[in-house]
Amino acid sequence: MSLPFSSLIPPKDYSLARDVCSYGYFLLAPNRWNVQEQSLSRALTLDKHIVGVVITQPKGKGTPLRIGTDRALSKQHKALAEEQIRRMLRLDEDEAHVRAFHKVDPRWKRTGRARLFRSPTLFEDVLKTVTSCNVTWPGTVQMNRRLCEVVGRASPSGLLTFPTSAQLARTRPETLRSRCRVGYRDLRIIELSRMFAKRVPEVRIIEDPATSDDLLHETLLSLPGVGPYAAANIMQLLGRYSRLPLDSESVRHGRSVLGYKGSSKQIMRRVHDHFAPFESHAFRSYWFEMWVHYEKLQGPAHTWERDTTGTMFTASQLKKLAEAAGHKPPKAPKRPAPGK
DNA sequence: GGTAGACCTGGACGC
DNA sequence: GCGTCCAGGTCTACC
Repeated sequence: MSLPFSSLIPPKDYSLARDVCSYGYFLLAPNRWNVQEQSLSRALTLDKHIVGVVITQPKGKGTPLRIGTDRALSKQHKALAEEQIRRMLRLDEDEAHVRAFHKVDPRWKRTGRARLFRSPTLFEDVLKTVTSCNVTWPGTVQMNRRLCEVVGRASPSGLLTFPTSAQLARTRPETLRSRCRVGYRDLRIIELSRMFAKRVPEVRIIEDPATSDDLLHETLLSLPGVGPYAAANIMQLLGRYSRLPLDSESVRHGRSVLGYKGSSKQIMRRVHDHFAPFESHAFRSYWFEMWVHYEKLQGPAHTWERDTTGTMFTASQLKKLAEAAGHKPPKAPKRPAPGK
């Protein structure tokens, strides 16, 4: 693709490969991580225009990001695209935030892990979270791929967008169920999409950075298809890291890596208590501990192909790999380092 | 407040 | 290749 391009200056410690391949959503359509080129591509919706983008960091960590596009953009559309890219890559999470996290949990200081990949819009993050509930990871991969193929739009070079709230709000439940294979989530997805398309008061509360964590959590729980796990996960996607989205993976991690014994409920409680001392940084400590474990089993995340390694995270696969590896994560400090 | 059962899809496994 | 079992979080009804 011959593309117009522009540059984006990231924070000095920013590494595209490390910071994109830091959370499972980089493996979900329409995102595509190109392992050979170490680039991220997808299409973005800018008002009613669609543009394909390819993001690279040719000179490595801390150097400018190169943003290639498959069509020329007006100044206004360029600003919209940049806003979405900044959100997706968490470029606004500056070095001071990163230092604060590393002070509380120094295990991640050497590698610089701190930023977690997310979507260009909150709506896409919410939908991706809902499509990850009550389904195994390959099911989530499939649902997102089909949502993009069936309801999303293509850019001039054929890259796909994630459907907008307005597009999904007017999609028939039968289409979502039979062609996108979302199952019983069909009506919940449409209702959520209508709420975002209309920007109902709940959505405005969720988007407001001034909303307290407690009100945010309560409001998220009122959304269709959003329970305790999804609410906590959407909170971390909004940069609120105090709550843990505890799920079956947390139990597996508690059992196989932290060595906890007992019922699922007891293990979830112990995992919660284990990370509670990290307070407003709890999720990142929890997540990177799990992510490092996955990388020990599957290799560095920046080498994962969406259609091969990226679909292998099933319970039985992880169990087999873990049994073969017998891995333990770096030891967590019992209490956060002082000076938070 | 706690719990049981339904909701769907697709992977795993046995035959 | 087919049938069956199971994993997965939310929601509702019920106690």
